[in-house]
Amino acid sequence: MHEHQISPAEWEIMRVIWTTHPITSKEINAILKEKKEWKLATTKTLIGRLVKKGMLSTEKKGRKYEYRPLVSEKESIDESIDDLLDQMCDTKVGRSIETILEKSVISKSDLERLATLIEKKKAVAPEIVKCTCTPGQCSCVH
Amino acid sequence: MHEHQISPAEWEIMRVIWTTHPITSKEINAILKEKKEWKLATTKTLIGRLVKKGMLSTEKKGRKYEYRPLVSEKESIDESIDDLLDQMCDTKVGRSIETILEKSVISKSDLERLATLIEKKKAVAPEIVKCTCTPGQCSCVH
DNA sequence: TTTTTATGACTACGGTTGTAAACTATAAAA
DNA sequence: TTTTATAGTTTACAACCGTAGTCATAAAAA
Repeated sequence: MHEHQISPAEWEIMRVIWTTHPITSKEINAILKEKKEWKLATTKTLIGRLVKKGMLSTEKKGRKYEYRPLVSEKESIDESIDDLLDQMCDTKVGRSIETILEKSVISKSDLERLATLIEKKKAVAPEIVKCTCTPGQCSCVH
Repeated sequence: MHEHQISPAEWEIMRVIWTTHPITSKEINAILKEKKEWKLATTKTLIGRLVKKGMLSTEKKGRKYEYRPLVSEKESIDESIDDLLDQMCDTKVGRSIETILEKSVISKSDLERLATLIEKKKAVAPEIVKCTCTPGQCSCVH
């Protein structure tokens, strides 16, 4: 599991800060009002935990603090993706991508980039993906 | 968040049971010996929790119990994927798929199926994906 | 300067998770 | 039938999580 572990509730906070920074706790709470019925205290607790985890930097500005992200959104998303892929057999990844594709709306340009990438990968793709699971954790023949 | 919440440690157990069932706690533990240094008691605790969560069925067979999965692996993986996608802006999904593709080995046949699916999606794909985020949680212009 | 107020820090509390020892019931072996 | 090994259950406990009240302090207002 990754070190930079962000819980779902913390993730809500991070998304706000990734979008706008520097930002104060009050502003964060105001933005999240629409989505979560959190008391200001809750927002503060989550911010505090994120600071302790090294996800946010603080800078005192007069009476309030300004928060900034110390890890990028892309970085964090990629780690989530890694965690997801780690829990399934390598041979199932292709099928899973298909599932995602099916249930998502993807822009024309993204689809084009994906098509290009797939074309490129076809050249070196194996007939069968090698499974690296612990024997007994997938149905591949070892 | 989904009801069928499976923790990482529980996931290890489920993968064994999805692969082989019915199966006993001892057999599960033996299989996981290679990967996790769990005491038999740990395996039993996790099995117990999975039963309580309604993930496994039990059937007494002589002195031991046999476990069977009550949810399929695909179902569970799909829920994990949903949870992952739910925490990012819809406009970022394409890019994330690209990331997954880049870092994974995909078989020729899977790539082909993906290519076909992408071709099909291109026909109805929008120029720009509509963002449904809470304002302030992504950089899209609302 | 004193009072008000807003802000982060501390504390709390029930739930979940990872990890496991101790307990109990019971089938199988002696 | 008595013993024993084994299977599940109960209890444990620290860390993490969601949610939030309270407190101390410092800035702003009076």
